[in-house]
Amino acid sequence: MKRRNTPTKEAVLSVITKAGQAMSQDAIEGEISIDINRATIYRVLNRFCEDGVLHKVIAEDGKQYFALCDGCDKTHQKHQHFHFKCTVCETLECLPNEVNFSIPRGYHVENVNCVLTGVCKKCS
Amino acid sequence: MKRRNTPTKEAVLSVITKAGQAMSQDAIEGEISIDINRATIYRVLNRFCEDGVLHKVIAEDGKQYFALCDGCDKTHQKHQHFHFKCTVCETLECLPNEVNFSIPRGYHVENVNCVLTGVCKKCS
DNA sequence: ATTTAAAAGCGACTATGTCGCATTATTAGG
DNA sequence: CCTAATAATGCGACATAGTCGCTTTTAAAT
Ligand SMILES: [Mn+2]
Ligand SMILES: [Mn+2]
Ligand SMILES: [Zn+2]
Ligand SMILES: [Zn+2]
Repeated sequence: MKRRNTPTKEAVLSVITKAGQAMSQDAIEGEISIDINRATIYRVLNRFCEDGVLHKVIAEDGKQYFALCDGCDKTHQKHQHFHFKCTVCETLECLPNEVNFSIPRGYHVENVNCVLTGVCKKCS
Repeated sequence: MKRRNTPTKEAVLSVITKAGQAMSQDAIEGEISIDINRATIYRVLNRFCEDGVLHKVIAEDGKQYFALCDGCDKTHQKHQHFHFKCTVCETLECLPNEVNFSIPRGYHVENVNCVLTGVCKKCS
């Protein structure tokens, strides 16, 4: 299960890094220079998520968006921050704001997916 | 644009009410007694959302779940509460806990979609 | 160089959700 | 009660998202 370095991995990561925001598979495919198969892109993205390089956010359009992690590794992941999806420029960004919640006794939270939708700073 | 009363509307609403939790289109179709077309179910659900009868939640599986509203009408909707999706029993429920957030200046929030995923009280 | 297994390409497949159009049925008005 | 207007439904088609199995390619260890 040891990971290998491939041009595909580098290209995908570079596109997301340059964008500075979360991206969907189709957006990545659109921005990328080389031609990469759709299924492969998904596999690369999911592997990055497993490795704590990216994290996945489900937006209100039901699509998966992938964003760079900040301070995650394979075992410890903390993605309990809000995300913002702009309806104008269609971008999804990680907000610094943490998600604070208290839930009823007996519930076990394993994952948090919080997305605010509206108009972003730039588009206002 | 005046709404009409139909058996379909009643059946859909009754199923969701009886379930006491948010339901997806396929779950509704599975529980419903009469045979209703898939597209029709979606249209009924979306109309209920417009009318403030139901609200829509996007879960981590990317699917739409529809839950009864509590204190909404066509103009004022407040769905800023957390939702919980159990990975065991697959149900999605509204939590009473409100979502509190502060976002950077210039951002305009129009919608909130917060879903916690894990194991629910019953399944623990 | 050889080996081996991870990664990529390809095609097929399964949802999920939406839309246009023809048909049906609700309901208001006479 | 009948009729007309139009909301709602059924049906088929479509678009998109994501996954999977299988073969081929390729990175990297020996
Ligand atoms: Mn994030
Ligand atoms: Mn709710
Ligand atoms: Zn924007
Ligand atoms: Zn459960």
